[in-house]
Amino acid sequence: MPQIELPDGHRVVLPEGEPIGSVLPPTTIVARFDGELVDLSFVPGRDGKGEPVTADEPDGLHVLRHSTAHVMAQAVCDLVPGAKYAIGPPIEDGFYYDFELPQPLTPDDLPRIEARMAEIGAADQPFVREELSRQQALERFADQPYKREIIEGLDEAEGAGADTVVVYRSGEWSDLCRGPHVPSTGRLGAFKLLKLAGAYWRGDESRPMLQRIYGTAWPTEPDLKAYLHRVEEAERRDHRKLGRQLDLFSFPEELGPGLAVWHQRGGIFRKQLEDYVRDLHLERGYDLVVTPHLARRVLWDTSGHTAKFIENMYPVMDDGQGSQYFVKPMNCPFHVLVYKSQVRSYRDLPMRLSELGTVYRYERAGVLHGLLRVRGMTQDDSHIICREDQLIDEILSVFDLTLDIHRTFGFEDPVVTLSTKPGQAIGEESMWARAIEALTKALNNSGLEYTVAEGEGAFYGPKVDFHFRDAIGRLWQLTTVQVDFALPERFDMEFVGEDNERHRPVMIHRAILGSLERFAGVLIEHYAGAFPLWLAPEQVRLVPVADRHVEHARELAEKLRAAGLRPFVDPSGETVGKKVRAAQLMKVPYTLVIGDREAETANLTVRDRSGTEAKDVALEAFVRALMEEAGTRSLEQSRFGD
RNA sequence: GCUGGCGUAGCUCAGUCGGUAGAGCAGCUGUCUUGUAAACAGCAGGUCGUCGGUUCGAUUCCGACCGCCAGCUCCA
Repeated sequence: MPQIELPDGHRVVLPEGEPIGSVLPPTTIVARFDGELVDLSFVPGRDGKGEPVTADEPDGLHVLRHSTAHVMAQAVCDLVPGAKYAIGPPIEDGFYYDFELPQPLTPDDLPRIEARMAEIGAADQPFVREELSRQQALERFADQPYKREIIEGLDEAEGAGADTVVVYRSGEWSDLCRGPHVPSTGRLGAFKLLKLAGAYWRGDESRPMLQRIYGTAWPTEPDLKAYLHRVEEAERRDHRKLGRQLDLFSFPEELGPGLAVWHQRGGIFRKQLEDYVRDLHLERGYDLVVTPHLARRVLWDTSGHTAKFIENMYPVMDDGQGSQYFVKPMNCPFHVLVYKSQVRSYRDLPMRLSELGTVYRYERAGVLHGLLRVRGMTQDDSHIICREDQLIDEILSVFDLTLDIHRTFGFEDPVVTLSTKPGQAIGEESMWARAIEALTKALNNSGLEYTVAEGEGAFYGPKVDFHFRDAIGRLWQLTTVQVDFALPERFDMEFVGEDNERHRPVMIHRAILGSLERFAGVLIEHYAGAFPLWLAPEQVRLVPVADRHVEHARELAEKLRAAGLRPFVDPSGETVGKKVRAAQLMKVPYTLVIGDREAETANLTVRDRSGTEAKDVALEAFVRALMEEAGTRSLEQSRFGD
């Protein structure tokens, strides 16, 4: 009879044939046996450590969601005769399941499916684990082509001993699954079906499009409520909505998809961002260059863009005189030409050419998303041209600059990935190997943790990407650092070395904010539109109490402007309450209410964004505090009064 | 690009089972002259995304296109 050691150190004897669940607490939904997740119905054949797992820990939640996905698929199959089910894994915050259905579902069908799921839950059907031979499994899923495809693929994937296929059955319905599952359909938590979407079978766009149902599942009803609340919070921060509310930018249909116009307020915000990064680059030893938006075809043929990137480029333009032009999707070839405008010495290196370069990429229609994915964008793009022995130091200094810049906005702890050679690539294998080696060494020297993304590199070289977490925990890919031996070769870039011989330099492509559009979109969501003072388009709103105070407000605004701030007077005849509300809705950092009292004392009454009011603030003190706050790019508002 | 959904005033939305449309906010005007998140009244504002088709008649039904949204695939 096996002995089970429980987490508290107790050893219990499990009678022969008894499941592990019989010695675990009733709230347990799955178990760990010697570290491995197993069903509660698992019968240990030997001594070992047994641990209860509840839905409150990550593994348990994972299983809960997986089981919920199964029950959803069971419900769909009950309701839709002829449904073919594909796969249904747990994902962050929930689960999905993919189906091929005779008739597509509509959002109205989701409540019906939820109701059926509830019935299955009430029936409390046990999840029964069955081990079938491959042949038995193929028969069981005779009318399920996707399951059969998976079973047929199992042998190759799992190697020897894969003649056994694990199937879980609940009621009459069964699914191919490695498990484990909760003990029965009555042990699901709180769930909700969220949306319908299309998804390619096995993520391959050459294969059939299936219908996917997304759902979310949590241990308890309050957990579900909290999650739905978090989703609402994210919607409240949507930069597309805030962009309109705050009058920052728009996407006029006449311009074409993915092409933004920045309004007056957005223009100031952009200028603040641009000045900050440009000045910082100059401080850090970068040079500025400026290049046009178009170039002849030959440039793109040389760089390899027409061969490897044409899908992402706007169609060619013909000037009618026999020349063809492309609008630029990248800045690199132009910077190469700046380099090549003279014979370069080893003394010139590293050369760091920097530009806020506006590029146009013909992104596929379905991927566009507000400012986060556009077709016209400005990159904070630099190309560092250096000797190979300078490469690692240069990469490290880029990492350093990256962390420095992002800290300014309150982004810390990046998630870093190293992306290797993709399918569509130029350059020899040895170049790729050296480039990857340099990036790897730099990463190791930097102490940054990273993961490897196979085949995700740019067509001309491998890259390191930095993803940063925003205020509500979402990750955004911003920075990219790419090492390129290929373009120097293609453009025959050279420098004269100490030995008076000609040598080939290496090039680093890097964008730290990424694109100003995406970065702006991320910042809007990160700050929920309430920008720190230095970025706020309008910094101070002056609200005259009555018409007779407008002139005094204007004089004060003039003083603030002269001091370098961005004030705005609201001269409308509305009530004070309404004008204050208007300022608050525009998320203006400071509102000054100007009435008789202020006219007499020459002091200010200051309201900050939190609604805190301070009376009798001296103008000089107010200006000093705001200049300090903006000058240090503080993320906190100044306090006045108490 | 693919799958599904959507497109009515500057914004947020109602509505028309086919007879050319309404509200709130914003805007403008007037009254009020206001003390920290919405004063009151009036006015103005829409070829109901575009183009075809069906119909005596289309914003409504059908089709194509354009755009947007969610997801897939792809990416700064």
